[in-house]
Amino acid sequence: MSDPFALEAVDVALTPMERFEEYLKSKGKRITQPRRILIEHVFSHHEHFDADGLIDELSHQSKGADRVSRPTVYRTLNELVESGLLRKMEIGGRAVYEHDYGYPDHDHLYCTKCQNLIEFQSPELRELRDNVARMYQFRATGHRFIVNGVCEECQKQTRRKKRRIDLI
Amino acid sequence: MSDPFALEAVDVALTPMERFEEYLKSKGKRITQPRRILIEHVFSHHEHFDADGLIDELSHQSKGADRVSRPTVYRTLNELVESGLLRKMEIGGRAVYEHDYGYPDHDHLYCTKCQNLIEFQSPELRELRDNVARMYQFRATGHRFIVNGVCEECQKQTRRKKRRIDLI
DNA sequence: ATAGAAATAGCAACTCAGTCTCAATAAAGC
DNA sequence: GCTTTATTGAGACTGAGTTGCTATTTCTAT
Repeated sequence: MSDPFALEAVDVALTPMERFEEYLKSKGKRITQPRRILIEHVFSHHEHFDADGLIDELSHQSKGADRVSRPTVYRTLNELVESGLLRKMEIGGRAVYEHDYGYPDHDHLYCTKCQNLIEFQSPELRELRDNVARMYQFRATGHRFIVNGVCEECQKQTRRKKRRIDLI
Repeated sequence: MSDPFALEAVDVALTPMERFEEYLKSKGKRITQPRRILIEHVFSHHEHFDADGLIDELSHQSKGADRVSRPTVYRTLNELVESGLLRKMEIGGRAVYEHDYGYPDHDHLYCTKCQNLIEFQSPELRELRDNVARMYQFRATGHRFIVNGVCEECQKQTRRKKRRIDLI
């Protein structure tokens, strides 16, 4: 394992597909081909993603049996969020999704240069949140904590550029 | 003072209008009537607000000399954010603004029932943020922390409703 | 297996926040 | 005051996301 900070997956009894089927049944919804395709696709990678990427891969490029239309991509994403399989967050006015099911709670560092999201865990944050909530008699159900800044990689690049300029 | 948690304003040398004029001059921009109207309006209240409200008050309702068009509202809001007078945040896919100049750093509790934003200050949060950033060699420039949940008021209402139902 | 009821997919049209173009207007400097 | 140049406002446009509608698919009960 190369990344010492990488988050460990949480053990879960059911596969995402199975969990989704359970959710659908509980809501009287149907296990359809497009829903299957989408969830399969989404849980085959582990990166953050947005609706646009899915639409491109599943709606524009794809032709034939594994095609999913734009509205269905959006509709299914909402269902996946509702079922607790995905987590949705807004960054710069656009929705970004990540796996929630089988993945531990975490927050993000957002690099404004390369747009990358770095995950981190902080039990103290949760504690702090609950303390503040208690103080205000607020019943906290969740939170969104995003630290903006510049990641290590991008800092290096900026410094290199600066040095180059200095030489002129 | 009725609210024991209300945030104190920070003393500042210049009025928002003066600070904005300084910013405009530094950018070779002009101090125009619409910009004056907008900033005057924005800093006469202290609540959180969105572009839509301003457009309604300054563009739709208002007729005559104190009218500001939709594009100008958006353009000026961006300038006010850039100049550090306003702070912008995204909640539920829409932009919400609040005073930044002359106002202390703080974060928010967001009531998903009544949509109200409750402000709070937490020096520890800032510390925690900087610690995490250091751990990842990340140069933090800011953050957004929003705790979702239900505020005290809305909890009372829910309980009341429940009790009423119990009686049937 | 199969028919029938009900949910769903896909299409196209729509909404909504925000942006852009461009001609007309208003600041700023002289 | 006059000229230069930024800015305004009107309306068209964009892009993300949603909706109405009909044809299709899934499910359920035979």
